[in-house]
Amino acid sequence: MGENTGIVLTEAVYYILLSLTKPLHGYGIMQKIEEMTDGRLIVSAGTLYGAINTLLDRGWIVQHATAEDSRRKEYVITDEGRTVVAKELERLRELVANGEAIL
Amino acid sequence: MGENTGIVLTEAVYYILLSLTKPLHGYGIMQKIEEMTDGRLIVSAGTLYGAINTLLDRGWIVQHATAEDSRRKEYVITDEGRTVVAKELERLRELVANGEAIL
DNA sequence: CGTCGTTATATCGGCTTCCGATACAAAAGT
DNA sequence: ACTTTTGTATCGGAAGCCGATATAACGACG
Repeated sequence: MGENTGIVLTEAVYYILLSLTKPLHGYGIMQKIEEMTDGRLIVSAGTLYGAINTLLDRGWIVQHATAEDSRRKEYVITDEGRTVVAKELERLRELVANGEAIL
Repeated sequence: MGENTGIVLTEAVYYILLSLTKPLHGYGIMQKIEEMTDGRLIVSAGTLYGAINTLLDRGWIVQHATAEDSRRKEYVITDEGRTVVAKELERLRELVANGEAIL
């Protein structure tokens, strides 16, 4: 009977998905996250490339047609990915609301 | 140079700490969390008792002087625990703000 | 032209955490 | 008497994070 319906995103995955509303390559994602969080979160390479693979497997991001530039591989979020982030945002709002109600 | 200063709480730990602003025993924590989240989060026994032990080790909760009632063991949050939850709430607010800015 | 820092992707191993399953047992309800 | 609820606890598998490590192309500077 353990329901626990929704998916819970980790901080890294959440920010990676947010970064990919515009096409971006791996290294660019790292920089964007650092910028978005004013340097508070620096996603390590191990986390990033591992997460990219699982996100591709789940269809939450896809490889973006890169300008045959070689080295860089660009990715973008999918519609499914957008739905997942939106739901995660809802969950986060609930966490904040519950925290504010008590503290 | 990977800083990543702050502590990140898992959903389970966050809610356990919120539950313990008033003394409560393990089973009561499970029920309170279920109630707080309208049944969306049901913390399993494995998660709960594992988390209680690590929280005790870290000094974020302490065992509360139970009325020698036997079976039940009550716990409460410590000042350190309160500080941790407060910081987590800040982090969650940042996640929400960043999500809202993009979606 | 050589060297150094940055950009860039990728894998591995260790650690922590979550959670379902399982076990045990007292209390309460029917 | 029996069943459900209350209550605590452990185990093992799976997932995720991250530091370390490896590899290599690119640009800048002397």
